[in-house]
Amino acid sequence: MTAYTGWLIDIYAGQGGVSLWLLEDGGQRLFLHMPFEATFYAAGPSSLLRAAWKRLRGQAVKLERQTRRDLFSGDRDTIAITVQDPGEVPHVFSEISREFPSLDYYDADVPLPLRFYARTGVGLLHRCQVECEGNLARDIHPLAGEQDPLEMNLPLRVLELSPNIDPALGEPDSLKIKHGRAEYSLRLQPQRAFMVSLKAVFDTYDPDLVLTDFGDTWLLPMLTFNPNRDASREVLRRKANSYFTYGQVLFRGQQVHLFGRWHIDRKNAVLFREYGVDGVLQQARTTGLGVQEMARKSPGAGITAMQMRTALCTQVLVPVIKQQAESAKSLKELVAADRGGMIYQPLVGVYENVAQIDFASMYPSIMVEYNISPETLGKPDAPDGLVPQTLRPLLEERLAIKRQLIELHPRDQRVKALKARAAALKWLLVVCFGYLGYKNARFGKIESHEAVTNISRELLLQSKEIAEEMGFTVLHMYVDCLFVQQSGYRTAKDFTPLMEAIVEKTHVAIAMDGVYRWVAFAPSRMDGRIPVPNRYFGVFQDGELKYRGIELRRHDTPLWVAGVQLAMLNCLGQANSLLQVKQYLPEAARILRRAKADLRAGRVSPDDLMVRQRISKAPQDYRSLSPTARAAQVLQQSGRQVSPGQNIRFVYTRGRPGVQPLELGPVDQRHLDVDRYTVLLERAAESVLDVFGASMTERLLADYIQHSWLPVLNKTYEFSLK
DNA sequence: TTCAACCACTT
DNA sequence: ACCCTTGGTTGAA
Repeated sequence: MTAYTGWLIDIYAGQGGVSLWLLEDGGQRLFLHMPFEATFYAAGPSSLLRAAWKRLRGQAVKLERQTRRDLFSGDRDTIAITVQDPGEVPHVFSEISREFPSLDYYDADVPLPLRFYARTGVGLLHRCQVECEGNLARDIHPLAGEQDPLEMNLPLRVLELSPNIDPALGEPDSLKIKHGRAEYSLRLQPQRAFMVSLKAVFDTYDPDLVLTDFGDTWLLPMLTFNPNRDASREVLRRKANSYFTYGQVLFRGQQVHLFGRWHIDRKNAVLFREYGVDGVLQQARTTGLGVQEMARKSPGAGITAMQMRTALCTQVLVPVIKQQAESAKSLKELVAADRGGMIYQPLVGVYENVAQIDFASMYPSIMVEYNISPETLGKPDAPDGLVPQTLRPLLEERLAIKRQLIELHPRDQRVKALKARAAALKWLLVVCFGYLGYKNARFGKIESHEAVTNISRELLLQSKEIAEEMGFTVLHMYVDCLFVQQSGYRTAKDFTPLMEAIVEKTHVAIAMDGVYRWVAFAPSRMDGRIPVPNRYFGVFQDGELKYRGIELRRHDTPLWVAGVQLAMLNCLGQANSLLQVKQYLPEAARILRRAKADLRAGRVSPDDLMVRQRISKAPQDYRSLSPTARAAQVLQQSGRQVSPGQNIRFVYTRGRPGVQPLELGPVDQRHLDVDRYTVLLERAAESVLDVFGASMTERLLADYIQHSWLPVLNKTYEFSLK
């Protein structure tokens, strides 16, 4: 018997058990096998259960009567169906559920790594010790307390592969390869030579992580060799699909998963830009889902996995489908209950020395602090519910990372990874709240969702009262933050007593986002007097800009428009006070004017004018043809596959059809719809400038007009000054 | 010119 | 496999 320590990097079903890959501390990549059974449950009327039992008897399963706990309905009599080969669970389950559809099934679709964790205490990306005989793992257990749980410094061998151009836009002719310090290109032609060379890279470098651009959709499907580390396996392919999440349709290209090593396609990974490899690894470990799964799934899937794991570890059954329906409510009750977060109407205008105070992870903190969980509703003395149990360690880990970040020097090498990991955890926290109210969540109930928003509004109102008692003016509140001001208060320190008072009252952690030198709450474009709660921008004392809701934040704004808007903001951001802003307004106007001249003179690259928008349906299903829908139709007519959820990239052109998809070749400068882009730019400029026109005092306005810069402004802006 | 339907995005 | 709303565009009256 030999004992090894290391990181568990892969688990999947193998013959009569599981296959494990251990990144062993001596540097070996150990391939181990371990016997491992999987159990799922069926419950329902005893006559049906007896029939199911009869049907299953004689198959290669173990059957047992067991009483087990359902989160909502309590103890249930079940048949426990145990399968020797965990890979067989889906088959056995689909067969029996087809024959007995009215039974309730539990634990049947729990991902294998979660079962493994519940049984052994060892999860993916955990440190562990394995006792082996040859490649047979006899025992595995976690290595706790041996090292800081915050550390996630796996000594991974990473192989990066990316084509020289986007395969959707043209035919790549070379592949850029990076591993360790080596960096070079391989020509794709002749194909045979290319495959031989690439295979040699896999063989000699033996990567743990293959990080690609377009690997799912382009590179891996065309390989003529097996890129797996477990050579007995074929790669796992998943078809492309469109799915609905975040209130929108998303498109995910086909996927290629590997065995024994990971493949992540940066271009086919959810939120990858947000937190990178470090974030994906963090989420994979925190949720217990595999790295390759987590990289391609939304945080919602991660939250589901975490809740499943909590359930498994606390002997609660995991229902296969959601069984909770939203209880019937009168319209009046519904209106009262489901009001979402607190939204306050700020006064349109610009303000100085304003502090923005945020509740840290407000909704999750409320869930934990007030024990909000679908099964604890209306039970004030209930023990910790499933959702708070799931969330508490998540909150704590994020807090620990945050604390470590504060201690580190900003240029410390570890900072980047820690920030990415904190961001990755934040996404899980955010989504967990949404999941409480999600109609298909296994452990959700809309009423618990509403309880959270009710409490959040209450907390904000309490904070407002406290602030006002202390002499502050509350300018704005939005879901989990408030903007406060008091004359003579201008440093973060000045607001400390207020923050302490709020924490004492609410028991929810808050953080100072910063004190603005000045901040502007922008008006609605439809009606200049009406504010939009989440349209604001300003500059903090340290010179950093913050902006929300304006064109810059939208991903369908052309780069050029966003760039000019940012330049204007940067310009205004140099002002230390509102009075100074007025000195910078002429320069901002000049930036706008120059940009428009650049456009007319053809000095703006069509690439920077590209609009990228997601379509939510197939091109032919549109009743009203938006520019994006038109571009999608053009693409489809040229024979390209266009699916709902896919991003469409195009530029506005003159005449019909008014758009040109990027995929259809380079854009002729002369065809660009200059007027349309001018309007887009003017609107973005207005977003930034209007608020100053609307809110400056009469005296300041008169002052502006006296200065001769006004004529350089465009018509729209002159108009808005009036 | 007005208005309703439609559509994508944000937090 | 996440809740909802708002701003902007289109196209018909």
